[in-house]
Amino acid sequence: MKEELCECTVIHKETVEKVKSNMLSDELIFDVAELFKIFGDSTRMKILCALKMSELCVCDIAYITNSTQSAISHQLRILKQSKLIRSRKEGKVVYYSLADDHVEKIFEIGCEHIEEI
Amino acid sequence: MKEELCECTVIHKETVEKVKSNMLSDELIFDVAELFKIFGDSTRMKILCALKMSELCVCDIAYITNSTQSAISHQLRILKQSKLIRSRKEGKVVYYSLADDHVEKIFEIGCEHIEEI
DNA sequence: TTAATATATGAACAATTATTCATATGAAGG
DNA sequence: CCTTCATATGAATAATTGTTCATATATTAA
Repeated sequence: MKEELCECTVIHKETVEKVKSNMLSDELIFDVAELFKIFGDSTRMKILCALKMSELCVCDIAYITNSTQSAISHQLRILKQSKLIRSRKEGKVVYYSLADDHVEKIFEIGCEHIEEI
Repeated sequence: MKEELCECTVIHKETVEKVKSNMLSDELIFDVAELFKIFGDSTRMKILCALKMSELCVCDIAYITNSTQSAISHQLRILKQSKLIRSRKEGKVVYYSLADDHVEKIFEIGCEHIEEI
């Protein structure tokens, strides 16, 4: 990220070296941050909240979330690319649903945290 | 969010009304999205990852995360405002640590999800 | 084939945000 | 008091991103 380090003295050498050597890889941290980024948008959270209850088509989701078909379609694409939802086509209609229980779990742990504050 | 609704026919009236009436409040969804937004940045995730192991001062964190003092200081402020970390001052040095177990839990569930994909 | 409907998508725009740079604050020691 | 060091912060910049608008694709029905 930076080639030049902070000019501060590293104050706690032992602790710092121990922590540094036990840090998760940049790749993993990046991927996890990207995952949470997906959850970090109200529109997408509304979509997930709705899909938690039922499989729904694009048009249903747009209505439920008070959003436009286009905006929802864009967000559904992002959610699908992130493998948080999956889709099923039936004629003209595309039905979306949550990809797995993990998604629900992350959603709920977020709610819990907010409610406990 | 929008005053004008999607022009699509709502295809599944019953399901849609049921889901709509059981949606979490916009406020809660907004707050949860804001929470995940905080986790949705690599620098902040690195900070949390480091603090998960030990209480650390700004300078330590900057070194561990290969970032600058200023960048870290800005991000620490955001994390603190979100009540994900807390601080303790000792002379010139400010020590930061995770605010509670929930933070750790959210962090870990994110990692689990990534590792399982 | 043509019209209608559900969904997808590209480009443009506006808004948000992370980092950098310069500088301010605040505490400790001389 | 003055200097040094750790941290904080304001402004500017660059990059990312969500929505909108217009339009394309694809499927069904007439």
